[in-house]
Amino acid sequence: MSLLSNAKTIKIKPVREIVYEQLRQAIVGGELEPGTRFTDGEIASEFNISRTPVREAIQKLEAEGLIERVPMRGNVVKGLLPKDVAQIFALRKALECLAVKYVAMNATEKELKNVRHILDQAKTYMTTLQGEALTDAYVPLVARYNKEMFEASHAPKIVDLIWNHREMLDRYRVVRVVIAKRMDESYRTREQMYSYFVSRSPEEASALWGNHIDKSYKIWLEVTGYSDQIGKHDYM
Amino acid sequence: MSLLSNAKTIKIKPVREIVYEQLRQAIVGGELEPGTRFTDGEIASEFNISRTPVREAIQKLEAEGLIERVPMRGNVVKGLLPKDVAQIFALRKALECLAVKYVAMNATEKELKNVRHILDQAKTYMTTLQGEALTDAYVPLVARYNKEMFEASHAPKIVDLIWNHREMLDRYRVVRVVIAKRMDESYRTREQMYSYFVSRSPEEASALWGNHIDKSYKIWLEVTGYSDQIGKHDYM
DNA sequence: AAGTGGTCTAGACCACTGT
DNA sequence: CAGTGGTCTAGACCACTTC
Repeated sequence: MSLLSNAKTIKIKPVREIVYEQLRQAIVGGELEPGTRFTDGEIASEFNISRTPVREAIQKLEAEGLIERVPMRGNVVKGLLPKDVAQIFALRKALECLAVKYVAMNATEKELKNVRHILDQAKTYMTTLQGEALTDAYVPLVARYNKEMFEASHAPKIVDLIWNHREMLDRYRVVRVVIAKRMDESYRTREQMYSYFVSRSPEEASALWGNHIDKSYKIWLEVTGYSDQIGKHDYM
Repeated sequence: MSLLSNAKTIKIKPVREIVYEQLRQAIVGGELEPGTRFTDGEIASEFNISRTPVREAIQKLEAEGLIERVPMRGNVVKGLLPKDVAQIFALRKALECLAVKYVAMNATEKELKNVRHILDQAKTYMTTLQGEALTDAYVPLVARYNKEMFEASHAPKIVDLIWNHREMLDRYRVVRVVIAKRMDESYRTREQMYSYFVSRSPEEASALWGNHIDKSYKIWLEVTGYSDQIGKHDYM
């Protein structure tokens, strides 16, 4: 009840959306570990709601591949094998390289200015802050940069796919580690990307971004120590 | 009622699935033209079922981007602008080029044999049939080839995305036209692809397939006459 | 045979529309 | 302030599992 009335004061947010977001957060945040089983009924009584909106939320999660509906056994949180992560990285590379080509060709002057502004702010941080404080300030800025950049592609379907697959990797919370390790390079890469956008050079932008993702993947391999569990043909 | 009992004799196919498939077919088949509006209730009484399964079907269609739920106006069949089609072609190129790299590296001997077998059959048709009869025999064979090929990538998530986006283009029923126009080239391309698979040459396979999709796109442009409505930056 | 999980129905309720 | 559309509830029912 408290949850329901809460939702209504915050304003018309369908219950299924709340359930969906909560469950999703629990899964990608690592609270619900892979293999965990639950039924529609359990969730329903946990939230004190009926099963219909829960079903709808769960169907959405299933469509996204976060859970699996096993006949007569309930819903199972799907895990990502190292091999899956490698393939998702490869997919991200394909999608994001395409998207940045669109950015180089389609971004408006206004959008480019936005990106420029974020870079300027990053530069300020780089010269005035250090250590943890710098990381804390820089990480969200990178998130903003990425968001603005991809949206400037004017290819919404592709951008949706990109966010979807980026979020799948959130489970491994490796983003922060990767950025912290290479903050300087991260900044220089994005400056260079910006200059390719300004000069309307799609191929160069794509190549640079592909390189960037290759490096992120390598760092992920190092950090997680999965190198030996992954075939050399899982990332392309 | 007749529909329900029918479904039950055919064996446990959830009603929402039936509704989903029927609606989807109606949309991609062109029966329901873009802009058509309908409500959950209408569909429910048309099928003589309650609204819950209809809602579930419609949510799935919405997630796929085939319809749009407009507040207080019902569900609207979304149309694809020429620009959207161009971007879907570009997306297909990115996804499929990645997938064929995986095929070249991951396909098992057995899978390669399957593909070989399909090619042999195609060759037979090419030498024994002509005109419409040849097209009728060849088109489904190409579909089988593609299916077997992509599945041999052992990258199920990527393959799902590919089918999803290929189906979006079914609305324009251009596949048959494209194939008929270039049956010979289509066959030779697939033979060449096969040889790259056998020699485990991912980059070559990817490049050839990319070229293949470029050509399909060009033919689509010609056939539909949309060339002038599409910016040169919508396909990359 | 009892129990659990999955699906569908019927209907209530509320928010927003248009007069 | 009636009407329509969208969402949720409660509960029935059936299929499959397990004992």
